[in-house]
Amino acid sequence: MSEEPTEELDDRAGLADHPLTAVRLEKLNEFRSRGLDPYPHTFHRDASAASIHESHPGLEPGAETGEMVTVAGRLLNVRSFGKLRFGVLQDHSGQIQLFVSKAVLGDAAFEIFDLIDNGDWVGAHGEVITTKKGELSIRVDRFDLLAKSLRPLPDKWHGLQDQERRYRQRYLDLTVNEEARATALARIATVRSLRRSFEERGFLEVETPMLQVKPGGALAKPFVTHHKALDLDMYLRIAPELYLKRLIVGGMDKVFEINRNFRNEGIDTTHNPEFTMLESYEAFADYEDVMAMTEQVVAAAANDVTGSSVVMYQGQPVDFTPPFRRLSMLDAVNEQLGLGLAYDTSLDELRRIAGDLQIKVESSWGPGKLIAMLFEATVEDRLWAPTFVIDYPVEVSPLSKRHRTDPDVTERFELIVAGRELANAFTELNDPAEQRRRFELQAAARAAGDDEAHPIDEDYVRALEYGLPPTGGLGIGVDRLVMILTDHASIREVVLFPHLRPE
RNA sequence: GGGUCUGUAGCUCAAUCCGGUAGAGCAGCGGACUUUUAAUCCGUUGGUUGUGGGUUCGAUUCCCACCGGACCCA
Repeated sequence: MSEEPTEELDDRAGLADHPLTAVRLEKLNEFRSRGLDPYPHTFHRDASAASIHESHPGLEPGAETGEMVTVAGRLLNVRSFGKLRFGVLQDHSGQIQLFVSKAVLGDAAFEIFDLIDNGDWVGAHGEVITTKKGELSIRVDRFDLLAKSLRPLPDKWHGLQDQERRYRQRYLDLTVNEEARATALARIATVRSLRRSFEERGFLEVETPMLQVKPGGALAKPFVTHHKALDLDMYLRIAPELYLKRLIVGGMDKVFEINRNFRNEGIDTTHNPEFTMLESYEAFADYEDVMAMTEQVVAAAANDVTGSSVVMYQGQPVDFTPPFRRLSMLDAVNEQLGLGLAYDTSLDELRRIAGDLQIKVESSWGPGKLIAMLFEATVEDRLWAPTFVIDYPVEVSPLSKRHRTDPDVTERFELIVAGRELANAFTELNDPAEQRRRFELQAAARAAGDDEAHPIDEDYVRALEYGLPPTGGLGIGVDRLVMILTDHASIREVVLFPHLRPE
Protein backbone atom coordinates (compact mmCIF):
# COMPACT_ATOMS: atom_id res chain seq x y z
CA MET A 1 0.00 0.00 0.00
CA SER A 2 1.38 3.35 -0.96
CA GLU A 3 -0.13 6.50 0.45
CA GLU A 4 0.39 10.01 -0.82
CA PRO A 5 0.43 12.72 1.82
CA THR A 6 -3.06 14.14 1.97
CA GLU A 7 -2.50 17.86 1.54
CA GLU A 8 -6.14 18.36 0.70
CA LEU A 9 -8.35 16.35 3.00
CA ASP A 10 -10.75 14.05 1.24
CA ASP A 11 -13.76 15.26 3.16
CA ARG A 12 -16.45 12.76 2.30
CA ALA A 13 -17.35 12.70 5.99
CA GLY A 14 -18.31 16.36 5.79
CA LEU A 15 -16.00 17.45 8.57
CA ALA A 16 -15.57 20.88 7.00
CA ASP A 17 -19.31 21.45 7.16
CA HIS A 18 -19.61 21.40 10.93
CA PRO A 19 -18.07 24.20 13.02
CA LEU A 20 -16.65 21.91 15.69
CA THR A 21 -14.85 19.73 13.17
CA ALA A 22 -14.06 22.51 10.73
CA VAL A 23 -12.03 24.34 13.36
CA ARG A 24 -10.03 21.18 14.02
CA LEU A 25 -9.40 20.74 10.31
CA GLU A 26 -8.14 24.32 10.16
CA LYS A 27 -5.71 23.64 12.99
CA LEU A 28 -4.55 20.49 11.21
CA ASN A 29 -3.87 22.53 8.09
CA GLU A 30 -2.12 25.19 10.13
CA PHE A 31 0.14 22.46 11.50
CA ARG A 32 1.02 21.36 8.00
CA SER A 33 1.58 24.90 6.80
CA ARG A 34 4.23 25.27 9.48
CA GLY A 35 6.00 22.22 8.10
CA LEU A 36 4.92 19.93 10.93
CA ASP A 37 3.54 16.42 10.48
CA PRO A 38 0.25 15.97 12.34
CA TYR A 39 0.43 12.20 11.81
CA PRO A 40 4.04 11.17 12.54
CA HIS A 41 5.05 7.53 12.15
CA THR A 42 6.41 6.85 15.61
CA PHE A 43 7.18 8.27 19.00
CA HIS A 44 9.39 6.80 21.72
CA ARG A 45 8.35 7.23 25.32
CA ASP A 46 10.15 6.12 28.45
CA ALA A 47 7.47 6.56 31.11
CA SER A 48 3.78 6.15 31.72
CA ALA A 49 1.39 8.18 33.83
CA ALA A 50 1.29 5.41 36.41
CA SER A 51 5.04 4.87 36.47
CA ILE A 52 5.62 8.56 37.16
CA HIS A 53 3.11 8.56 40.02
CA GLU A 54 4.64 5.37 41.42
CA SER A 55 8.19 6.66 41.40
CA HIS A 56 7.33 10.05 42.92
CA PRO A 57 5.02 9.58 45.88
CA GLY A 58 4.36 12.35 48.36
CA LEU A 59 6.40 15.20 46.86
CA GLU A 60 6.09 18.64 48.42
CA PRO A 61 4.43 21.42 46.38
CA GLY A 62 6.93 23.19 44.16
CA ALA A 63 9.30 20.21 43.98
CA GLU A 64 11.74 19.80 41.07
CA THR A 65 12.97 16.23 40.72
CA GLY A 66 15.50 16.74 37.97
CA GLU A 67 14.11 13.61 36.32
CA MET A 68 13.30 14.00 32.65
CA VAL A 69 10.55 11.83 31.15
CA THR A 70 8.89 11.29 27.79
CA VAL A 71 5.24 10.29 27.75
CA ALA A 72 2.45 9.92 25.22
CA GLY A 73 -1.31 9.85 25.36
CA ARG A 74 -4.47 11.77 24.74
CA LEU A 75 -4.50 15.36 25.87
CA LEU A 76 -7.65 16.15 27.84
CA ASN A 77 -9.09 19.11 29.66
CA VAL A 78 -6.66 21.88 28.82
CA ARG A 79 -6.98 24.93 31.12
CA SER A 80 -5.55 28.18 29.89
CA PHE A 81 -4.02 30.97 32.03
CA GLY A 82 -2.44 33.70 30.02
CA LYS A 83 1.06 32.36 29.43
CA LEU A 84 0.40 29.00 31.16
CA ARG A 85 -1.50 25.89 30.13
CA PHE A 86 -2.47 22.93 32.27
CA GLY A 87 -3.66 19.75 30.66
CA VAL A 88 -4.24 16.11 31.47
CA LEU A 89 -2.37 13.48 29.51
CA GLN A 90 -4.22 10.17 29.61
CA ASP A 91 -2.44 6.98 28.62
CA HIS A 92 -3.22 3.29 29.14
CA SER A 93 -2.03 3.47 32.73
CA GLY A 94 -3.80 6.59 33.96
CA GLN A 95 -3.38 10.35 33.91
CA ILE A 96 -0.55 12.81 34.49
CA GLN A 97 -0.76 16.59 34.39
CA LEU A 98 1.17 18.56 31.80
CA PHE A 99 2.44 21.97 32.91
CA VAL A 100 3.01 24.11 29.83
CA SER A 101 4.68 27.47 30.24
CA LYS A 102 5.44 30.03 27.58
CA ALA A 103 8.60 30.91 29.46
CA VAL A 104 9.85 27.30 29.17
CA LEU A 105 8.66 26.53 25.64
CA GLY A 106 9.35 29.82 23.92
CA ASP A 107 6.88 31.89 21.94
CA ALA A 108 6.80 29.83 18.75
CA ALA A 109 6.25 26.45 20.38
CA PHE A 110 3.73 27.91 22.78
CA GLU A 111 1.72 29.18 19.84
CA ILE A 112 1.84 25.74 18.25
CA PHE A 113 0.64 24.16 21.49
CA ASP A 114 -2.55 26.16 21.14
CA LEU A 115 -3.23 24.37 17.86
CA ILE A 116 -3.71 21.19 19.89
CA ASP A 117 -7.28 20.35 20.85
CA ASN A 118 -8.76 18.32 23.65
CA GLY A 119 -8.63 14.72 22.53
CA ASP A 120 -5.53 14.96 20.35
CA TRP A 121 -2.78 12.40 20.79
CA VAL A 122 0.33 14.11 22.10
CA GLY A 123 3.86 13.15 23.05
CA ALA A 124 5.60 15.31 25.64
CA HIS A 125 9.05 15.61 27.21
CA GLY A 126 9.98 17.43 30.37
CA GLU A 127 10.98 17.42 34.00
CA VAL A 128 8.85 15.76 36.66
CA ILE A 129 7.79 18.49 39.07
CA THR A 130 4.97 19.39 41.37
CA THR A 131 3.01 22.60 40.94
CA LYS A 132 2.45 25.16 43.61
CA LYS A 133 -0.71 23.28 44.51
CA GLY A 134 1.26 20.05 44.79
CA GLU A 135 -0.01 18.31 41.64
CA LEU A 136 2.55 15.93 40.15
CA SER A 137 3.21 17.21 36.64
CA ILE A 138 5.55 17.22 33.69
CA ARG A 139 6.98 20.67 32.95
CA VAL A 140 6.90 20.37 29.19
CA ASP A 141 9.93 21.55 27.29
CA ARG A 142 9.13 19.63 24.08
CA PHE A 143 5.98 18.17 22.61
CA ASP A 144 4.72 16.57 19.43
CA LEU A 145 1.26 16.15 17.99
CA LEU A 146 1.01 12.39 17.41
CA ALA A 147 -2.44 12.30 15.84
CA LYS A 148 -5.16 14.87 15.43
CA SER A 149 -8.64 14.10 16.73
CA LEU A 150 -10.79 15.69 14.07
CA ARG A 151 -13.93 15.01 16.05
CA PRO A 152 -14.59 16.33 19.56
CA LEU A 153 -14.71 13.80 22.39
CA PRO A 154 -17.87 13.39 24.46
CA ASP A 155 -18.44 15.52 27.55
CA LYS A 156 -15.40 15.59 29.82
CA TRP A 157 -17.51 15.38 32.97
CA HIS A 158 -20.59 13.34 32.12
CA GLY A 159 -18.71 11.05 29.78
CA LEU A 160 -20.69 9.17 27.16
CA GLN A 161 -24.08 8.07 28.50
CA ASP A 162 -25.85 6.93 25.36
CA GLN A 163 -25.77 3.14 25.59
CA GLU A 164 -26.08 2.58 21.90
CA ARG A 165 -23.04 4.75 21.16
CA ARG A 166 -21.13 3.22 24.04
CA TYR A 167 -21.53 -0.15 22.32
CA ARG A 168 -21.16 0.99 18.71
CA GLN A 169 -18.21 3.29 19.40
CA ARG A 170 -16.52 1.51 22.24
CA TYR A 171 -13.33 3.49 21.60
CA LEU A 172 -15.16 6.56 22.88
CA ASP A 173 -16.54 4.68 25.86
CA LEU A 174 -13.02 3.51 26.72
CA THR A 175 -11.60 6.99 26.26
CA VAL A 176 -14.01 8.88 28.48
CA ASN A 177 -15.60 6.33 30.83
CA GLU A 178 -13.39 4.96 33.57
CA GLU A 179 -16.01 2.28 34.26
CA ALA A 180 -15.67 0.92 30.72
CA ARG A 181 -11.91 0.64 31.10
CA ALA A 182 -12.30 -1.09 34.48
CA THR A 183 -14.71 -3.65 33.02
CA ALA A 184 -12.45 -4.37 30.07
CA LEU A 185 -9.52 -4.91 32.41
CA ALA A 186 -11.61 -7.12 34.70
CA ARG A 187 -12.46 -9.29 31.74
CA ILE A 188 -8.81 -9.61 30.85
CA ALA A 189 -8.01 -10.45 34.47
CA THR A 190 -10.72 -13.13 34.50
CA VAL A 191 -9.37 -14.85 31.41
CA ARG A 192 -5.83 -14.60 32.74
CA SER A 193 -6.90 -16.16 36.03
CA LEU A 194 -8.72 -19.01 34.32
CA ARG A 195 -5.82 -19.68 31.98
CA ARG A 196 -3.37 -19.72 34.88
CA SER A 197 -5.58 -22.08 36.91
CA PHE A 198 -5.67 -24.62 34.12
CA GLU A 199 -2.01 -24.27 33.28
CA GLU A 200 -1.11 -24.75 36.94
CA ARG A 201 -3.05 -28.00 36.87
CA GLY A 202 -1.10 -29.27 33.87
CA PHE A 203 -3.72 -28.63 31.19
CA LEU A 204 -2.46 -27.86 27.68
CA GLU A 205 -4.08 -25.00 25.85
CA VAL A 206 -5.11 -26.06 22.36
CA GLU A 207 -6.96 -24.68 19.35
CA THR A 208 -9.63 -26.67 17.55
CA PRO A 209 -11.71 -25.86 14.46
CA MET A 210 -14.09 -22.93 14.44
CA LEU A 211 -15.28 -23.95 10.97
CA GLN A 212 -16.96 -27.31 11.29
CA VAL A 213 -18.80 -29.61 8.94
CA LYS A 214 -20.88 -31.11 11.75
CA PRO A 215 -21.85 -28.41 14.27
CA GLY A 216 -21.75 -30.59 17.37
CA GLY A 217 -21.06 -30.54 21.07
CA ALA A 218 -24.15 -28.59 22.08
CA LEU A 219 -27.81 -28.24 21.28
CA ALA A 220 -28.12 -24.97 19.36
CA LYS A 221 -28.72 -23.43 15.95
CA PRO A 222 -25.48 -22.76 14.07
CA PHE A 223 -24.41 -20.03 11.65
CA VAL A 224 -23.98 -21.46 8.17
CA THR A 225 -21.30 -20.49 5.71
CA HIS A 226 -19.97 -21.96 2.51
CA HIS A 227 -16.58 -23.22 1.44
CA LYS A 228 -16.27 -22.38 -2.24
CA ALA A 229 -13.38 -24.62 -3.26
CA LEU A 230 -14.96 -27.65 -1.62
CA ASP A 231 -18.51 -26.50 -2.50
CA LEU A 232 -19.39 -27.41 1.04
CA ASP A 233 -21.66 -25.88 3.63
CA MET A 234 -19.76 -25.31 6.85
CA TYR A 235 -20.81 -24.07 10.25
CA LEU A 236 -19.28 -21.76 12.80
CA ARG A 237 -18.82 -23.93 15.82
CA ILE A 238 -21.42 -23.99 18.58
CA ALA A 239 -18.90 -25.77 20.83
CA PRO A 240 -15.38 -27.22 20.61
CA GLU A 241 -16.33 -30.28 22.66
CA LEU A 242 -16.08 -33.11 20.16
CA TYR A 243 -12.66 -32.00 18.92
CA LEU A 244 -11.27 -31.63 22.40
CA LYS A 245 -12.36 -35.16 23.24
CA ARG A 246 -10.70 -36.40 20.06
CA LEU A 247 -7.49 -35.01 21.57
CA ILE A 248 -8.08 -37.06 24.71
CA VAL A 249 -8.48 -40.11 22.44
CA GLY A 250 -5.14 -39.11 20.94
CA GLY A 251 -3.48 -39.25 24.32
CA MET A 252 -3.38 -35.58 25.34
CA ASP A 253 -4.42 -36.16 28.95
CA LYS A 254 -5.50 -32.70 29.89
CA VAL A 255 -6.53 -30.04 27.40
CA PHE A 256 -8.42 -26.78 27.46
CA GLU A 257 -9.45 -24.09 25.04
CA ILE A 258 -10.68 -20.55 25.63
CA ASN A 259 -12.34 -19.08 22.58
CA ARG A 260 -15.48 -18.08 20.82
CA ASN A 261 -18.60 -20.12 20.16
CA PHE A 262 -21.32 -18.94 17.78
CA ARG A 263 -25.00 -19.58 18.17
CA ASN A 264 -27.60 -18.35 15.71
CA GLU A 265 -30.16 -17.34 18.26
CA GLY A 266 -31.71 -14.26 19.79
CA ILE A 267 -29.75 -11.36 21.23
CA ASP A 268 -30.63 -10.24 24.72
CA THR A 269 -29.03 -9.22 27.99
CA THR A 270 -27.46 -12.64 28.51
CA HIS A 271 -26.91 -13.76 24.91
CA ASN A 272 -24.49 -12.47 22.30
CA PRO A 273 -24.31 -14.44 19.01
CA GLU A 274 -20.62 -15.02 19.68
CA PHE A 275 -19.53 -15.65 23.22
CA THR A 276 -16.47 -16.96 24.96
CA MET A 277 -16.34 -20.44 26.39
CA LEU A 278 -13.66 -22.20 28.33
CA GLU A 279 -13.78 -25.95 27.83
CA SER A 280 -11.50 -28.43 29.53
CA TYR A 281 -11.15 -32.20 29.38
CA GLU A 282 -9.24 -34.36 31.81
CA ALA A 283 -8.58 -38.04 31.27
CA PHE A 284 -9.29 -40.45 34.15
CA ALA A 285 -11.49 -37.89 35.95
CA ASP A 286 -15.23 -38.01 36.56
CA TYR A 287 -17.74 -35.27 37.26
CA GLU A 288 -17.00 -35.33 40.99
CA ASP A 289 -13.37 -34.50 40.22
CA VAL A 290 -14.52 -31.80 37.82
CA MET A 291 -16.84 -30.29 40.42
CA ALA A 292 -13.99 -30.07 42.92
CA MET A 293 -11.80 -28.37 40.33
CA THR A 294 -14.54 -26.04 39.12
CA GLU A 295 -15.24 -24.54 42.52
CA GLN A 296 -11.53 -23.94 43.04
CA VAL A 297 -11.07 -22.34 39.63
CA VAL A 298 -14.12 -20.10 39.92
CA ALA A 299 -13.25 -19.03 43.47
CA ALA A 300 -9.72 -18.22 42.32
CA ALA A 301 -11.11 -16.06 39.52
CA ALA A 302 -13.32 -14.18 41.97
CA ASN A 303 -10.34 -13.56 44.22
CA ASP A 304 -8.01 -12.60 41.38
CA VAL A 305 -10.46 -10.16 39.84
CA THR A 306 -12.23 -8.66 42.85
CA GLY A 307 -9.86 -9.45 45.71
CA SER A 308 -12.53 -11.43 47.53
CA SER A 309 -14.40 -14.71 47.20
CA VAL A 310 -17.58 -12.87 48.14
CA VAL A 311 -18.77 -10.70 45.26
CA MET A 312 -21.63 -8.21 45.30
CA TYR A 313 -23.92 -8.82 42.35
CA GLN A 314 -26.94 -6.62 41.68
CA GLY A 315 -27.05 -5.66 45.32
CA GLN A 316 -26.76 -9.16 46.77
CA PRO A 317 -23.66 -11.05 47.88
CA VAL A 318 -22.52 -14.12 45.96
CA ASP A 319 -20.21 -16.29 48.04
CA PHE A 320 -17.78 -18.29 45.92
CA THR A 321 -16.06 -19.88 48.90
CA PRO A 322 -15.82 -23.65 48.23
CA PRO A 323 -17.46 -26.07 48.61
CA PHE A 324 -20.55 -25.17 46.62
CA ARG A 325 -23.91 -26.75 47.37
CA ARG A 326 -24.81 -29.92 45.44
CA LEU A 327 -28.42 -30.65 44.53
CA SER A 328 -29.87 -33.20 42.14
CA MET A 329 -32.19 -31.87 39.46
CA LEU A 330 -35.02 -34.14 40.52
CA ASP A 331 -34.68 -33.19 44.19
CA ALA A 332 -34.56 -29.54 43.22
CA VAL A 333 -37.80 -29.80 41.26
CA ASN A 334 -39.58 -31.82 43.93
CA GLU A 335 -38.39 -29.48 46.66
CA GLN A 336 -39.63 -26.46 44.76
CA LEU A 337 -43.00 -27.89 43.73
CA GLY A 338 -43.62 -29.94 46.88
CA LEU A 339 -44.13 -33.06 44.78
CA GLY A 340 -42.69 -36.57 44.62
CA LEU A 341 -41.93 -36.82 40.91
CA ALA A 342 -39.60 -39.48 39.51
CA TYR A 343 -38.38 -40.47 36.05
CA ASP A 344 -41.07 -43.20 35.96
CA THR A 345 -43.86 -40.74 36.75
CA SER A 346 -46.40 -41.05 33.94
CA LEU A 347 -46.05 -38.75 30.93
CA ASP A 348 -49.64 -37.60 31.38
CA GLU A 349 -48.92 -36.47 34.93
CA LEU A 350 -45.70 -34.65 33.95
CA ARG A 351 -47.39 -32.99 30.97
CA ARG A 352 -50.26 -31.84 33.18
CA ILE A 353 -47.88 -30.26 35.72
CA ALA A 354 -45.85 -28.60 32.96
CA GLY A 355 -49.03 -27.34 31.34
CA ASP A 356 -50.17 -25.87 34.67
CA LEU A 357 -46.89 -23.93 34.72
CA GLN A 358 -47.58 -22.45 31.27
CA ILE A 359 -44.82 -24.53 29.67
CA LYS A 360 -45.53 -25.22 26.01
CA VAL A 361 -45.12 -28.98 26.01
CA GLU A 362 -44.12 -30.72 22.79
CA SER A 363 -45.38 -34.20 22.06
CA SER A 364 -41.89 -35.55 21.44
CA TRP A 365 -40.75 -34.79 25.00
CA GLY A 366 -40.17 -37.75 27.30
CA PRO A 367 -40.07 -37.61 31.10
CA GLY A 368 -36.44 -36.47 31.20
CA LYS A 369 -37.04 -33.45 28.97
CA LEU A 370 -40.22 -32.62 30.90
CA ILE A 371 -38.43 -32.69 34.25
CA ALA A 372 -35.58 -30.60 32.83
CA MET A 373 -38.11 -28.05 31.62
CA LEU A 374 -39.80 -28.04 35.04
CA PHE A 375 -36.39 -27.34 36.54
CA GLU A 376 -35.70 -24.44 34.19
CA ALA A 377 -39.14 -22.98 34.74
CA THR A 378 -39.33 -23.23 38.50
CA VAL A 379 -35.91 -23.61 40.08
CA GLU A 380 -33.07 -22.29 37.97
CA ASP A 381 -33.58 -18.55 38.39
CA ARG A 382 -34.09 -18.94 42.15
CA LEU A 383 -30.65 -20.42 42.74
CA TRP A 384 -28.51 -17.46 43.82
CA ALA A 385 -25.57 -18.94 45.72
CA PRO A 386 -23.27 -21.04 43.56
CA THR A 387 -24.98 -24.43 43.29
CA PHE A 388 -24.03 -27.58 41.44
CA VAL A 389 -27.24 -29.01 40.02
CA ILE A 390 -26.32 -32.61 39.35
CA ASP A 391 -27.64 -35.71 37.60
CA TYR A 392 -29.34 -34.44 34.46
CA PRO A 393 -31.75 -36.69 32.56
CA VAL A 394 -30.25 -38.84 29.82
CA GLU A 395 -32.74 -37.41 27.33
CA VAL A 396 -31.25 -33.89 27.48
CA SER A 397 -27.62 -35.01 27.79
CA PRO A 398 -26.60 -36.77 24.60
CA LEU A 399 -22.87 -36.60 25.32
CA SER A 400 -22.86 -37.47 29.03
CA LYS A 401 -22.11 -40.83 30.57
CA ARG A 402 -24.98 -42.60 32.28
CA HIS A 403 -24.91 -42.40 36.05
CA ARG A 404 -23.10 -45.37 37.63
CA THR A 405 -26.06 -46.23 39.90
CA ASP A 406 -29.11 -44.44 38.45
CA PRO A 407 -29.86 -45.35 34.82
CA ASP A 408 -32.39 -42.49 34.36
CA VAL A 409 -29.79 -39.79 34.67
CA THR A 410 -26.28 -38.92 33.58
CA GLU A 411 -23.24 -37.87 35.56
CA ARG A 412 -23.67 -34.26 34.57
CA PHE A 413 -23.81 -31.01 36.47
CA GLU A 414 -24.48 -27.40 35.76
CA LEU A 415 -23.14 -24.69 38.01
CA ILE A 416 -25.91 -22.16 38.63
CA VAL A 417 -24.99 -18.75 40.04
CA ALA A 418 -27.37 -15.80 40.40
CA GLY A 419 -30.02 -17.77 38.57
CA ARG A 420 -27.92 -18.43 35.50
CA GLU A 421 -25.95 -21.29 34.08
CA LEU A 422 -22.28 -20.55 34.57
CA ALA A 423 -20.81 -23.97 33.81
CA ASN A 424 -21.85 -27.29 32.36
CA ALA A 425 -19.88 -30.48 32.85
CA PHE A 426 -20.04 -34.22 32.85
CA THR A 427 -18.37 -37.53 33.00
CA GLU A 428 -17.99 -38.02 29.26
CA LEU A 429 -19.91 -40.72 27.47
CA ASN A 430 -17.18 -42.98 26.06
CA ASP A 431 -19.10 -46.10 25.01
CA PRO A 432 -19.27 -45.81 21.20
CA ALA A 433 -22.32 -48.05 20.89
CA GLU A 434 -24.30 -45.98 23.35
CA GLN A 435 -23.04 -42.76 21.78
CA ARG A 436 -24.36 -43.97 18.46
CA ARG A 437 -27.75 -44.77 20.00
CA ARG A 438 -27.90 -41.31 21.61
CA PHE A 439 -27.01 -39.69 18.29
CA GLU A 440 -29.76 -41.70 16.59
CA LEU A 441 -32.29 -40.44 19.15
CA GLN A 442 -31.09 -36.92 18.40
CA ALA A 443 -31.36 -37.58 14.69
CA ALA A 444 -34.95 -38.67 15.19
CA ALA A 445 -35.70 -35.46 17.07
CA ARG A 446 -34.03 -33.55 14.25
CA ALA A 447 -36.12 -35.34 11.68
CA ALA A 448 -39.19 -34.42 13.74
CA GLY A 449 -38.30 -30.77 13.35
CA ASP A 450 -36.01 -30.01 16.29
CA ASP A 451 -33.26 -28.01 14.54
CA GLU A 452 -31.27 -27.79 17.75
CA ALA A 453 -30.93 -31.56 18.03
CA HIS A 454 -27.42 -32.95 17.71
CA PRO A 455 -26.34 -34.17 14.27
CA ILE A 456 -24.69 -37.57 13.98
CA ASP A 457 -20.91 -37.24 13.81
CA GLU A 458 -19.59 -40.53 12.44
CA ASP A 459 -15.95 -39.65 12.87
CA TYR A 460 -16.55 -38.81 16.49
CA VAL A 461 -18.10 -42.24 17.04
CA ARG A 462 -15.15 -43.77 15.19
CA ALA A 463 -12.80 -41.94 17.54
CA LEU A 464 -14.68 -43.40 20.50
CA GLU A 465 -14.28 -46.83 18.91
CA TYR A 466 -10.53 -46.37 19.27
CA GLY A 467 -11.15 -45.75 22.95
CA LEU A 468 -11.83 -42.58 24.91
CA PRO A 469 -10.50 -43.13 28.42
CA PRO A 470 -12.69 -42.15 31.36
CA THR A 471 -12.86 -38.36 31.03
CA GLY A 472 -14.30 -35.44 32.90
CA GLY A 473 -15.24 -32.44 30.76
CA LEU A 474 -16.17 -28.88 31.67
CA GLY A 475 -17.44 -25.75 29.99
CA ILE A 476 -17.43 -22.35 31.69
CA GLY A 477 -19.30 -19.38 30.23
CA VAL A 478 -16.62 -16.72 30.46
CA ASP A 479 -18.86 -13.75 29.63
CA ARG A 480 -21.32 -14.69 32.35
CA LEU A 481 -18.54 -15.13 34.87
CA VAL A 482 -17.24 -11.68 33.97
CA MET A 483 -20.76 -10.27 34.33
CA ILE A 484 -20.95 -11.53 37.89
CA LEU A 485 -17.42 -10.45 38.80
CA THR A 486 -18.01 -6.95 37.40
CA ASP A 487 -21.61 -6.63 38.63
CA HIS A 488 -23.17 -6.15 35.21
CA ALA A 489 -26.67 -7.29 34.23
CA SER A 490 -26.02 -7.18 30.49
CA ILE A 491 -23.55 -9.22 28.47
CA ARG A 492 -23.09 -6.17 26.22
CA GLU A 493 -21.25 -4.45 29.03
CA VAL A 494 -18.62 -7.18 29.25
CA VAL A 495 -18.12 -7.81 25.52
CA LEU A 496 -16.01 -5.07 23.97
CA PHE A 497 -17.89 -5.06 20.68
CA PRO A 498 -21.36 -6.54 21.24
CA HIS A 499 -23.55 -7.20 18.22
CA LEU A 500 -26.24 -4.65 17.41
CA ARG A 501 -28.23 -4.07 14.28
CA PRO A 502 -25.96 -2.36 11.74
CA GLU A 503 -26.25 1.41 11.65
C1' G B 1 -42.89 -12.65 18.18
C1' G B 2 -45.83 -9.54 22.26
C1' G B 3 -45.75 -5.40 25.83
C1' U B 4 -43.67 -0.90 28.13
C1' C B 5 -40.30 3.04 27.56
C1' U B 6 -37.02 5.88 24.51
C1' G B 7 -34.45 9.11 20.21
C1' U B 8 -34.12 17.31 21.22
C1' A B 9 -27.05 21.42 19.80
C1' G B 10 -20.58 17.98 19.49
C1' C B 11 -21.71 15.94 24.83
C1' U B 12 -25.09 15.86 29.31
C1' C B 13 -29.97 17.29 29.94
C1' A B 14 -34.74 20.82 29.98
C1' A B 15 -39.36 22.20 27.23
C1' U B 16 -43.75 17.50 25.34
C1' C B 17 -48.63 15.93 30.23
C1' C B 18 -52.25 20.68 28.59
C1' G B 19 -50.02 22.18 20.40
C1' G B 20 -48.24 28.63 19.75
C1' U B 21 -41.49 28.25 15.35
C1' A B 22 -36.68 25.06 21.39
C1' G B 23 -33.46 26.53 26.54
C1' A B 24 -29.26 25.53 30.08
C1' G B 25 -24.37 23.69 31.48
C1' C B 26 -20.07 21.94 29.27
C1' A B 27 -17.42 21.92 24.60
C1' G B 28 -16.27 25.52 20.39
C1' C B 29 -15.01 30.68 18.89
C1' G B 30 -13.15 35.98 20.56
C1' G B 31 -11.06 38.54 24.92
C1' A B 32 -8.64 38.86 30.23
C1' C B 33 -5.46 35.97 33.31
C1' U B 34 1.82 32.56 35.38
C1' U B 35 -0.48 27.59 39.49
C1' U B 36 -5.25 25.21 37.57
C1' U B 37 -7.68 20.37 39.07
C1' A B 38 -15.15 20.10 35.82
C1' A B 39 -10.35 26.83 36.63
C1' U B 40 -12.74 31.66 36.77
C1' C B 41 -14.66 36.18 34.48
C1' C B 42 -16.71 39.01 29.94
C1' G B 43 -18.72 38.32 25.07
C1' U B 44 -20.46 34.90 21.29
C1' U B 45 -21.58 30.94 17.47
C1' G B 46 -24.30 26.57 17.24
C1' G B 47 -30.84 22.92 16.10
C1' U B 48 -34.31 19.68 9.19
C1' U B 49 -36.28 18.02 17.66
C1' G B 50 -34.36 9.83 14.35
C1' U B 51 -37.10 9.32 9.16
C1' G B 52 -41.68 9.69 6.35
C1' G B 53 -46.79 10.68 6.34
C1' G B 54 -51.46 12.50 8.79
C1' U B 55 -54.59 15.93 11.89
C1' U B 56 -54.34 21.36 12.64
C1' C B 57 -54.35 28.25 11.10
C1' G B 58 -49.96 26.27 13.63
C1' A B 59 -46.63 19.93 15.56
C1' U B 60 -40.53 18.74 19.38
C1' U B 61 -45.59 18.13 21.58
C1' C B 62 -51.39 14.63 19.11
C1' C B 63 -52.11 10.15 15.49
C1' C B 64 -49.97 6.32 11.98
C1' A B 65 -45.93 3.82 9.72
C1' C B 66 -40.86 3.01 9.51
C1' C B 67 -35.47 3.08 11.39
C1' G B 68 -32.47 2.52 15.87
C1' G B 69 -31.96 1.65 21.25
C1' A B 70 -33.33 0.03 26.57
C1' C B 71 -36.19 -3.08 29.73
C1' C B 72 -39.91 -6.97 30.65
C1' C B 73 -42.48 -11.32 28.76
C1' A B 74 -42.51 -15.68 25.23
